[in-house]
Amino acid sequence: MAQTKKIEIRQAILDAAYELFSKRGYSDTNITEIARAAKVAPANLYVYFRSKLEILLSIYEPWLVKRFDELEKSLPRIASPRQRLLKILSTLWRDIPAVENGFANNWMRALATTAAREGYSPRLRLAIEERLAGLLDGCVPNLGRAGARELANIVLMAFDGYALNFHLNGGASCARRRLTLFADILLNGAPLAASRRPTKPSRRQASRRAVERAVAHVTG
Amino acid sequence: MAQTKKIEIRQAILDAAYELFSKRGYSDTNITEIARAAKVAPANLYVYFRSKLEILLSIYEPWLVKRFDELEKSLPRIASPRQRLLKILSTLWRDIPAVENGFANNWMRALATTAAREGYSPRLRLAIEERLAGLLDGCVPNLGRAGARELANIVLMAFDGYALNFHLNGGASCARRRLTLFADILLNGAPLAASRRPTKPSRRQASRRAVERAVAHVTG
DNA sequence: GTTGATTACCGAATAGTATTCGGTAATTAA
DNA sequence: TTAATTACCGAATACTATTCGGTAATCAAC
Repeated sequence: MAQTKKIEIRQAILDAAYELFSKRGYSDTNITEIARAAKVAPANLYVYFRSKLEILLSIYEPWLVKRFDELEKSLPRIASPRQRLLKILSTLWRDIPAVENGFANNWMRALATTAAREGYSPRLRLAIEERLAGLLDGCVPNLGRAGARELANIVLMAFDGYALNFHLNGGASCARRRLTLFADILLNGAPLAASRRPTKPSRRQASRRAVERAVAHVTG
Repeated sequence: MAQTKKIEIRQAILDAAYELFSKRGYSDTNITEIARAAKVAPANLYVYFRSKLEILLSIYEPWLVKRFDELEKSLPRIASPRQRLLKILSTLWRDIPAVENGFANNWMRALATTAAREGYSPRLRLAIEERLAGLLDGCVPNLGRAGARELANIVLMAFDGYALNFHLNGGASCARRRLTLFADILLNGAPLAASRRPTKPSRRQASRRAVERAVAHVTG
């Protein structure tokens, strides 16, 4: 009974926006530029999306979910729980904040500036947190679902921090030794002796830990 | 040889800005409002400060440093390392993000929007990180200075996350049990059994841990 | 005091933004 | 073919941080 919205146009807008956001960043890209790149009039963007923020969200959400899918899929191939944990941490704190010229940063930007005034729901964040909790549960022993959820929240907050600060550090991401240190702390607690603990615990240490754990499990 | 800037005016600007930023937030406060509240012309703000961001920084920096001073001063009065660690974490992840109607959030906002284009230096962040490393070094055993520094970085990133998300969660701050869980993990590693570990470890557990540690120290 | 230079101070302009308005025309169902 | 709907667009709107040009307060030197 009337003209209908065209998916090609919607997609053209998203593609243009994605390219520009990646290259110049969210706040240095204006609606006119997106419209020009998508070959439509600026006003027409508002037929397809309610706001600039909604355009970003429409890009960011599937983008982030895809990153998580890839992470999730890669984990079963890693036998060692420690290596799995490292994979999770390095993906969240190192890879994702840095990839695509710090694309995740755009989301932090948008969140910070416009999210408060409505239109934003924590749905995406909560879903991601839930998934992350599942992944952590598979690496860090005896957390329990509730504990995994708490830890996931903390890890995600740090992720926001790394994404937010990506450009401020001149594109620096989380250092490798920081990741290994943290992973080992998560698994084993504070180091026994700073100067002695290698990045990867020796077999003797590891087995002693395992014995402790087993004994504790029985006696505890 | 000429008229000089007046500290009263500078202070009036800062006071006005502080009040407005706290009440309405950084991006919902405009220069005209600040000027009106400070009883000067908008253009005159630019005699005293280079930009709106610089006004915020001039408020935020001493504000944050003061919070850290208070935290630092309170720690020696706490005997238990675990309680000290909890104090640090709850201050950073719970109190500071929530205080003054989420004032720290303004800084995240400003960072996200304008910091990239120069004028920003990581000086403040690095200084804070250094201090935090010192505090953590006093709670978490055997970290070493370098390790403490890495951990401090992570904790600060999560702080940014909590501050950034403060308003999005409807003013929620980091839950108490999340703090205790994380503190215990930092000190002892992954829980022995999720359902059994109390928030505060029993004396028997604690002493067993202590023995383990002592033995490890000798044999390790 | 008086003078002369400096610069705080201000009203009005500027440049830039996301978003909306009003009209036109393409599309679709009948 | 018609009639209703609505995608689409050019031009306006409302809002912003920041700057411009002029005025006058202030201070040092004499």
